[in-house]
Amino acid sequence: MTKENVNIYDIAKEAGVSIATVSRAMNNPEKLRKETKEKIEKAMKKLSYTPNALAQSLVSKSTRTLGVIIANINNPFYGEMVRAIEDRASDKGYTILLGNTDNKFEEEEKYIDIFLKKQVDGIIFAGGRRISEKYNRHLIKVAENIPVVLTNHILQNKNIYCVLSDEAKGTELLMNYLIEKGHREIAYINGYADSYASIIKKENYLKILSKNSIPIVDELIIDSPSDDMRGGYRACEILLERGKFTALFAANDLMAIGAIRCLTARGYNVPSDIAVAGYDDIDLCNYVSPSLTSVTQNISELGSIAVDIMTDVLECKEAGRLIFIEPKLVVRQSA
Amino acid sequence: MTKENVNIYDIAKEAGVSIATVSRAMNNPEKLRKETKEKIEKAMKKLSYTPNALAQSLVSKSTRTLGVIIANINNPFYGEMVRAIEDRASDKGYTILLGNTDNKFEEEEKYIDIFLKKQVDGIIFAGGRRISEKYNRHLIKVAENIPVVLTNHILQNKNIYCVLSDEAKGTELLMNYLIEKGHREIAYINGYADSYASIIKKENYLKILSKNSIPIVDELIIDSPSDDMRGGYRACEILLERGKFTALFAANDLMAIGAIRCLTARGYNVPSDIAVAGYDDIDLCNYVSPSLTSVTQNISELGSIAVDIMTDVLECKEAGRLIFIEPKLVVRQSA
DNA sequence: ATTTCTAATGTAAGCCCTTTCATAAATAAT
DNA sequence: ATTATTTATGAAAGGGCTTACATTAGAAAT
Repeated sequence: MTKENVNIYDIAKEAGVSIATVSRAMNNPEKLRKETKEKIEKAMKKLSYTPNALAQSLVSKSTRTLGVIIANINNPFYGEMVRAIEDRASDKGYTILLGNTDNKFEEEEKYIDIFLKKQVDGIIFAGGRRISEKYNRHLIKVAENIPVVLTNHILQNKNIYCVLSDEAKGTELLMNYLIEKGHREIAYINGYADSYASIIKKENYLKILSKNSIPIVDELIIDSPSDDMRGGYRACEILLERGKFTALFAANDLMAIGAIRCLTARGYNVPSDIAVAGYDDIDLCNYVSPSLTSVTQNISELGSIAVDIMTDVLECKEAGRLIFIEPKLVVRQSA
Repeated sequence: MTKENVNIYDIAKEAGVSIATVSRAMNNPEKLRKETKEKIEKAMKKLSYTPNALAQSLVSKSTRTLGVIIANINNPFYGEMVRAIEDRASDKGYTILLGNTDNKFEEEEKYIDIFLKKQVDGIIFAGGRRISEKYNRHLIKVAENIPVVLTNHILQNKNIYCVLSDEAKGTELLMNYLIEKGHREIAYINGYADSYASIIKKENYLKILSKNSIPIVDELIIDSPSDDMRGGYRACEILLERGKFTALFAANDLMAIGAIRCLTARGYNVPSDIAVAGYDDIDLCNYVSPSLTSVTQNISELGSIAVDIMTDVLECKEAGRLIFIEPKLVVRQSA
């Protein structure tokens, strides 16, 4: 753009060697005589040479770039996840290409095409996805070309690998805790009804109630209009109109925080009037007031493992196709 | 990796034309006869061809990729910023390569090298930076090669463009508001002491106090150990030990939220005992309790404008070198 | 039908590297 | 010193694309 770029020929000329030798100086320095290597290094420094990764990748067939597709980076859950992914990837010499989809089909499709064009080595789909043929087709399409890693989602297929927290167990942990605390009217705010995470949680919410012979009250179960604070706030409003409850379980922390806000705005005390618990254990749980009881997904671990799997696959090492992470209950003030 | 890639030669063969014609079908379709175009499109579909962006970029000298360097994506301020950047970039056909530096010099250097190698078309340094020769050298180095856009930071130099909120004015707005409300003992939690944003804010905090003939109490001014909630919490603890105050101004929302948490934990009521205000107006301000009075930076606007400037420069259009955004006071419950 | 001009297509060079294979230089062995 | 062996370097092809220039086909003009 601004400066005419110096390339490998310029270095070769300056150092008085062939371009092959310059290339070796970068990739197999041990194959060169010390003095030639030094000549080349001096030339590189003098002309401030930066190798062109496009050309390198074109021949090496590897870009050391990973695509990351998420719903929305501006959501603490995904923020933590992407941060973890980026950190680990960077440690291993990979760079991250980012795409926000807002869970929109067309956006996802667009990013997949772009990433494939740009020859990423693999794509990580980070965070809950819809369960549908349509969405799965995306994953399978990508997996025909490059490895795919999913976090918080299951799809068994060639070239697709999954890491996820055991949400059935996590839900069980949390529900048992609430019930032990004496709650029998436990409302539930569900996330997107067709996401894997939501389905599992709802299933286990119902299961634990039954196990404890607690009647299931349909009015206390609601699908949130959106899986964020706003959605949680609104869902809670509706629940309050519908019936009475002493505890509230939201499928993610953001919705739980929204619900708390709704409750305090209406004069309820959390937890003495109504206990509230979330899920995911995002950082924010520690900083809202009251601090939020939640179940940890170990978001960072999930992210790092996703990268580890990806790089293992890329380096043709063994990699688990389906890895579960143990969830843990984190009791704070809200419940 | 998994599938042997089909290239432009395969398409040319399948369609019975030359590769130049295939290339034209993608880039200048209007130059082809309708039927040839159709033949080629059919071939592309049949073989499910994806052009190789590496090769394209190698010749076109443009990757349609922007590097974004930030401190930490897992921080709502940067999260919102990056989201805005990504959105606008995506609308304009650019993809984002992401790098978290945690404000570390070496990390920043590393990402700059990687981005330059990968031939990004430009780099956006999003969010406050340290003011120092050392850090500025980074920016200038990059700007020698490709355009640089800074948000919330000023550096006048060739090929460097800045967008920022007028923080002097924002601080004035806020301080005047607090003083009007009758506060005369206003504590101040500063961010990183050597960042542009911090310097301006502190300067204006002092200025407004003087203007209103309010004595400056050194004990009520503190540099936060870190510019997040934890830092704000800790800074507030120290302030409470040091002296009395009826209002607290933190240089960013996260620190303000940490401070509120510290105050409520110690039994103070916010705002009746101590009023608290932050800066930046991140989404979260609406969802903490009490909701946080702040000054909006219009983070999203900042991000979009950063991209607009970048693309204008890349397309050789006129672009402002220094753009200020008007801040606005957003009064909520905390002050 | 022949020539002229335009539009469509092809040929080949070039973008910047890596890597195989061949060659030259240095070292070891005789 | 001479040959065999190892090591360091160079020449050239190839990776997948774009584009300037050359060529051919088709339309318009005579």
